Amino acid sequence: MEPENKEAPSDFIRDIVAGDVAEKKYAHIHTRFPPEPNGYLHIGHAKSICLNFGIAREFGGICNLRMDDTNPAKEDVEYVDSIREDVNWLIGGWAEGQLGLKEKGKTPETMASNGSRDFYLPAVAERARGAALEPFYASDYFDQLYDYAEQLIERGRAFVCDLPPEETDEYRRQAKESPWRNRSAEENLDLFRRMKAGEFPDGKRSLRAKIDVASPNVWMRDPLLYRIRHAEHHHTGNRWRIYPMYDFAHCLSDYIEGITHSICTLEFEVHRPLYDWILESLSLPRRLPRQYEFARLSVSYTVMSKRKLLQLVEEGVVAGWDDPRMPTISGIRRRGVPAEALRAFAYNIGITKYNGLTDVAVLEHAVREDLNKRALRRLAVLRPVKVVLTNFPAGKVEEVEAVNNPEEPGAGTRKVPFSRELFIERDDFMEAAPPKFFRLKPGGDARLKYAYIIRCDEVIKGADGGIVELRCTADLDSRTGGATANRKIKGTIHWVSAAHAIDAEVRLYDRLFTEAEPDKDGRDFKSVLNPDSLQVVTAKCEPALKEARPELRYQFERLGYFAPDKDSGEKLIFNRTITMRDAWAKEWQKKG
RNA sequence: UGCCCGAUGGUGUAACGGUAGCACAGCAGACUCUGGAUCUGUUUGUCAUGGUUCAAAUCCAUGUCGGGCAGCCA
Repeated sequence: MEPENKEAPSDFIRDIVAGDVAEKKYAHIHTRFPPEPNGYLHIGHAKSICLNFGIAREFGGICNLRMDDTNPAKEDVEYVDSIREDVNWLIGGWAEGQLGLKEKGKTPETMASNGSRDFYLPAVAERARGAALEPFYASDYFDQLYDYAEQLIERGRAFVCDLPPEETDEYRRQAKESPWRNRSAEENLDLFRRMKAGEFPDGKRSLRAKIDVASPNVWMRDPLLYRIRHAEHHHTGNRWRIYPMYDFAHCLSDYIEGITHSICTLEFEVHRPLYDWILESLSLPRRLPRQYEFARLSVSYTVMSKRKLLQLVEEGVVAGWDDPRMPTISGIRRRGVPAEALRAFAYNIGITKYNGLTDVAVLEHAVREDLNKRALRRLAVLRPVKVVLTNFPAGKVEEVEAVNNPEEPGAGTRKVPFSRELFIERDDFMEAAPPKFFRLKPGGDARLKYAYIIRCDEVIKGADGGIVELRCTADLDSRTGGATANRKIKGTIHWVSAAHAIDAEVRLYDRLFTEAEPDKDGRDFKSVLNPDSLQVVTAKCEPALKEARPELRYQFERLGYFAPDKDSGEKLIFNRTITMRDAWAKEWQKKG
């Protein structure tokens, strides 16, 4: 049932790739995933990762991981590291073989292709033994990009512009040519070299493509190719005073790496003519990459922009980028969602050019479907109320047999201690119960999972009117396998032996926002934060949970799916990944 | 405002000129020692108006609505 075992997904981009394969247009299919290391990856990136690595996987190709790091002001190695970790996790056991990396420190080779000088940096095809590998970096191509820029100048396709930023904008808006547009190639070259040498301050000059200032597509109105930035770069240090713009760097980075299909999101659609123009203006000797665009992901009840996520982190609304409520890959992972489930989700939503809003229920379904199959069942009580079985001998301990996973008999069984004093869930008892309440109520029966049918005889209350304990009698013949075990009892509830229970901190997460579209119509997304997105309780757990392992997933029966938190140690900590579907809660809600 | 892109049930998608299908959500039922899972059934849809065609969700035109771009960000 792994999504990767279902028939390969189909969408308009895969159709294009399949067509190119049929025409034998390329020797190999080569995609890339090119995040800018200026923040943590989120579920939208997961969609892109699954698309790009999925295509590589389905067509026998490679997908390069590339840092699109051409803006020194915003980027940091912290983000580089997190991106590597998140990508490795998401493709782990699925598309590791497609991950394109390069030898550490390696930059493009100058070589001859079809008789012309060429720059090329191939991906390491197989995991080179012992060789240290790293992702690709656009900043590793700064020398080559600079070379290309000079070529453009020599061809009369680029010029150094002295207009300050505001005037550049104004000229472009008015479709006016820059007064510096017709400098000679010699002068442009001289000025560009001096820009590189650091002779001018930030913003003093820029390198611009000479295309068409009257173009209806503003990106063709002599766009900037290089800007001056006296700034330290996380990867190239202080080597550069000029940095290429996205449009110049991206298409050429794709070319240098031999990318065949450069897949990005819809907002770059209007950049495509520029992408092609730059590549076609350089008489490059190898086949050119092509850009294709798809709709970015939006999910209900969350926000996706890096700016907003950064704000949540910086203002302490959440505990960090990997807070389990965050839509970041690291947050989703910490929450306990398996990579397979996230991939299944990405598969389910499809790839189109329509900007829709995906219901978070689709994600939740993918998570439940996965966890239902893998999670080990355990008994835990989140909000305990004490039950005393008046006809069960004090001091007597029985062991009942509990199945670890009804979906997978091979997971076996375990023993759970049972005794006179138990904890049950507060929600599983009601004094004034409505007709369809199938759990414990005064004078009513309920089955204790794996153990006895009990009847509630008496409710003991404290001075404040709160319930202190429930005094019940057990049908001593009704234990699983016993004489009256098959009595029809509508409600089965979970429990923990009070004397044997171990405590665990359990973090109950809910959606971060109360509105499906937190930032709808320019609304301040922080005004619709869900105040109850995190509740922490101390749960009473069956002893087997003492050995909970971080890589395993657990179902606390009838409550939901839980995963040990990374901070869990001597003190047990669980994150609730997701609740069970709850038909009763829905019924109850309808009544108001 | 200009340019670009899009529009199929509540939501996300498929149908590539020939029976509008799938998933999620919803509803109803069966089963159940998890009100879970599983199983069965089921409500709801081609933005509008013209045109081409034997035949249009699909092609064309116009309109409407929605999204994107107009950073020396990516």
